[in-house]
Amino acid sequence: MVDKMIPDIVVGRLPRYLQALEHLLNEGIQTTSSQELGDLIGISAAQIRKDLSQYGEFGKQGRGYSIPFLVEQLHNILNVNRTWEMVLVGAGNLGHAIANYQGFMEHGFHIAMIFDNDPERIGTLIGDIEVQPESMLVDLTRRHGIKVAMITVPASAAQAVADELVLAGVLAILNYSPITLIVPDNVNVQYIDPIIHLQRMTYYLD
Amino acid sequence: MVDKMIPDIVVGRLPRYLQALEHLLNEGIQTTSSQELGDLIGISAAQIRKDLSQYGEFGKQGRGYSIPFLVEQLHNILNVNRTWEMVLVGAGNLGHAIANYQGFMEHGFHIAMIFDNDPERIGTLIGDIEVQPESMLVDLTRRHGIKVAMITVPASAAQAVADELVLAGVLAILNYSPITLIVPDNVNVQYIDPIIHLQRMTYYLD
DNA sequence: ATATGTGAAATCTTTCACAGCG
DNA sequence: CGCTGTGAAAGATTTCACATAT
Repeated sequence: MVDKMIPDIVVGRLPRYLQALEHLLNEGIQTTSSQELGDLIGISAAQIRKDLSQYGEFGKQGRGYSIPFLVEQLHNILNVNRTWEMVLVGAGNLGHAIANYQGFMEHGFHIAMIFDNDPERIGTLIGDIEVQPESMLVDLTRRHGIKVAMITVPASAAQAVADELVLAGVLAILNYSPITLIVPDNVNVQYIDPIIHLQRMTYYLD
Repeated sequence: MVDKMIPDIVVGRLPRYLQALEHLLNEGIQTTSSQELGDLIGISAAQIRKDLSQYGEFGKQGRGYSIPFLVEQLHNILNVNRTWEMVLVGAGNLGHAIANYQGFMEHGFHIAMIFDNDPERIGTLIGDIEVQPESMLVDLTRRHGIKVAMITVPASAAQAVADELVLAGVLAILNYSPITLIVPDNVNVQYIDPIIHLQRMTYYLD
């Protein structure tokens, strides 16, 4: 059932299903239906069933889905049944906030190293991690086999950082800086930019 | 040409066009083509032309687009040819980082007020803004006619905050907390959740 | 009685390809 | 000649609706 080229748009919804299912589980709920889950996240029941059916038959007719089982399956599908080591580049305000966010650990993402090129910041501690000079990024990242990175440097520095990350073998980049990064085809980039989201909403305001 | 129910998926690309165009303008470039712009952000030239043509004829055949003119048009379309006052709810680590981010001001978004319900934080200054008690959120937000809000409180508090914002007349919410918010149809919500993005990428890693 | 999984239909989105203008 | 704007075609995605299993 798997790997018959499942569209990325489907993949993009799976983490949202997982998030909602984990939320239900936290409330002690053990079973749900595509209808209930859909109401919770604003997606049609048919779409949820269709999406999940790409990967297997996880439900029981007449009864719905076992949440613990479905959560486990989604962990497997999304490759988050393990810990992912990450590097964080940029130890400014945003970098600090991200480094201190507990949610990463709770979901199996661990910040292993933090880099910056500001001498004032190098050597300082964020939590229990020492900020390292950016000159060591490529070497250390490659030596640790790290595949996931987050960029929180200013826009003017972001492409150079991305180039170094690619050189170091990183394959997934979460980019908080407000520019489009140019990377090879085998490297995945996701963007977080509040301005983009705000403008998408102001469009609909008088 | 406008308002023939243009799909939201088109609206969602407009801010990215604007971002790239402003970037070109910063480099002193005055003219571009759908091809060049598309190469820059990884979108086909045909799609860019089609998207823009929903709103008017902004280009010149044989010559391409005047960047200053197109930027101005996109500002009008996205309603960002003005300043939007915003409220920020949640003065923790992330709230601080966001409150200090210069990018908002540069794009016409201004944080007018910050709220929190932690007595330790109330009364403290973030930049030049004093953190106010959440009990005053509805009243102050409504009195100032503020329509845009950002939520950076823990997931457990986010829905209650959203309810208050709706009560206060807010119509656009940028939600940094990792839950789906339930709001009336006329209220727009956008989500920023790094875990969702990371899981979407780990899917593609071995 | 209830809710899944799924072909088929409907809808939406993107790409093609070219007339037409500068 | 180059590049836009745009109908038409192709392709992708979502919804429908129902056979099927508990």
